[in-house]
Amino acid sequence: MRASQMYLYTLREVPSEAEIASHILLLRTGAIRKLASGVYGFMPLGQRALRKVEDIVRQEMDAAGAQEIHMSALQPAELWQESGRWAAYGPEMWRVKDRNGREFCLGPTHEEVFTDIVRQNIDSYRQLPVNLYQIQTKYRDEARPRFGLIRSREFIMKDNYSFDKDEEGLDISYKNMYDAYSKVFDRCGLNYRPVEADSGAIGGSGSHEFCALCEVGEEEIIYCDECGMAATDERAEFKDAVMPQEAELPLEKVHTPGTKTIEEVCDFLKVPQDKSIKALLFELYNDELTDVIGYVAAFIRGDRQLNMTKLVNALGCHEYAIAFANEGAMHGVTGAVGGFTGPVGLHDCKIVVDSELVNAKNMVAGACEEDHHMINVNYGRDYKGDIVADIKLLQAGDPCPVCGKPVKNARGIEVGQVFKLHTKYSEPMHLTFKDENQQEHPVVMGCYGIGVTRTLAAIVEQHHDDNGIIWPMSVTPYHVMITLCGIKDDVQVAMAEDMYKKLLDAGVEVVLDDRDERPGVKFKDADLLGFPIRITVGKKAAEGQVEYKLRRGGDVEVITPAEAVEKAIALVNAERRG
RNA sequence: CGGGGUGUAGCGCAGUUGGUAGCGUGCUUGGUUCGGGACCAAGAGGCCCCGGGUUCGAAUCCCGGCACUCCGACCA
Repeated sequence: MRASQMYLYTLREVPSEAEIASHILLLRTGAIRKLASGVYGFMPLGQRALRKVEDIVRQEMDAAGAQEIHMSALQPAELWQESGRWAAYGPEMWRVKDRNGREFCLGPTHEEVFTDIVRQNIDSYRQLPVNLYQIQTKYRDEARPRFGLIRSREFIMKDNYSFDKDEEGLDISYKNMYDAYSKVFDRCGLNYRPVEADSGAIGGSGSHEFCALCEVGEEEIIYCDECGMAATDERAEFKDAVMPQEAELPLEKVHTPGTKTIEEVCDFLKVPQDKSIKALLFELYNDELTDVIGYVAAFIRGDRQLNMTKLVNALGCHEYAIAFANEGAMHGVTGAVGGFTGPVGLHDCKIVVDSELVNAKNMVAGACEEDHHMINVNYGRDYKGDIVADIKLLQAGDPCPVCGKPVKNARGIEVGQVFKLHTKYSEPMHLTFKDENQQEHPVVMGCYGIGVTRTLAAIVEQHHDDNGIIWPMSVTPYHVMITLCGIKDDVQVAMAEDMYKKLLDAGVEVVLDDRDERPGVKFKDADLLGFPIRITVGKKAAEGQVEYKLRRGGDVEVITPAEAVEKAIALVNAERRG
């Protein structure tokens, strides 16, 4: 491609809307353009890079035995009503009506559609397993789109669904996809980590997220260098510490004026925060989210943080159905007092106690009375929980739940997730098969997603410097940039054109910068665009030489055009061989 | 959904006490340049987000929308 002919518009200045590197650079290189908040179009360079990521995904899915199909983004409401998610999905689902008033959604995901398609053909165990995938546009009306392609409202996702006759089959399919995902992200040049993830109400060890490690990531990861444990902060288990077994002292109410926070109470009473109990108050809503149907008080040790996901799982409620409480309203029903709520004396609400507190002796807790706390509070004797569960967040420095060594934390961008669905969709949607004995069983499903557009952003996020993008060879829009400095110098032109032709003939993707621009402009753009190989035709041309340089760094080599062509072809072919 | 911020030329921004708009960059033309975003000169380019109101007069003040954005909540 000749740069003079390209639909290529780079920006000198940083668009004010962009904050992070991938967003800034994708906009500045002209790879993407914004249409609306969280809605982007792909320009030629962006489209080419996107295609490369898709092709890697496609190759690895095919190699893993999945078959590609393509389903509509537009989905009838009936399917979602059947699975029960039409109501449950919430405001993130983009709902539309046709001219006759029939309801549809723009699919945020495709479990229902795939389940429906497969049930039309699958009757027998002989037809299983099946694994189907698509690379397709998804729609989620995010509350807050941000970071360009990382959290957008329209995005491209590879999603696939496995269908097996039993749990053993699912385990095999799951492992197969897990391995395929590792290959995909390896080939994309990402520094990533598979981590255990929350699998919500379905439970079990049924989900992993693939996180591209980087500071701007929205995912918090907890990991252990010692034993290899890695999980999202939502998922990470907390192995309760052994508490000192002291004798239970008599319960006592003390005056603690104006001490609303844990810090204030503990300072006032001169006790460490790990000897205090923190209360968190919530309202529970009905399915329509219109009315408060009850209250929840969650208690954790004063120095811990609540893990909302664990609390929701312990309660078995929908995440939308719980919210921080209006303390005034709650006080009338339960006796809770903001800043002074404790488990003793609380009534008419569900009490969830963190498992760690069961063996914690002589704790400080609110007295459910303004300006008062209780001391020497003990579980069993003074209060009990309706639910006792691990509801706290594992944080950096806490002991690893597997080996006990202090864990570390990191941030990442979730680029993929693998998930065991079991029979969550096959049962309500009647996707069944008959076994050898004519017995009917629900199909056992798994679902697997890769955020393709998000992966592209994550690659840029990990591969750039102050001057621009540094594309990995596997996904770069073009392999080589030939910078022709003097477009009116016959020697330079002939040399550049000859290399351009030879590289094209060898199947190398190359841009010849033949624009009528000063060399400085071309150098800046070459760095910004970030193709891996740079060949500069300039002042050394008279001596029959060009400059050969890799965008990622290293020395400039002054060599003949033939050598430069040879080196470029070798490097590109090395990448193609893997 | 709560709390901030911003909407002025393609992009980045200024615009004072209210008097019908400017800078940088990019674009066009001519000239001089030509290895890290050149210089000089001449141009083109505006529903000052939208709708009301106050005023002789509104980019500017007031009210109401909308959009974008940041922090948080939320995120199969």
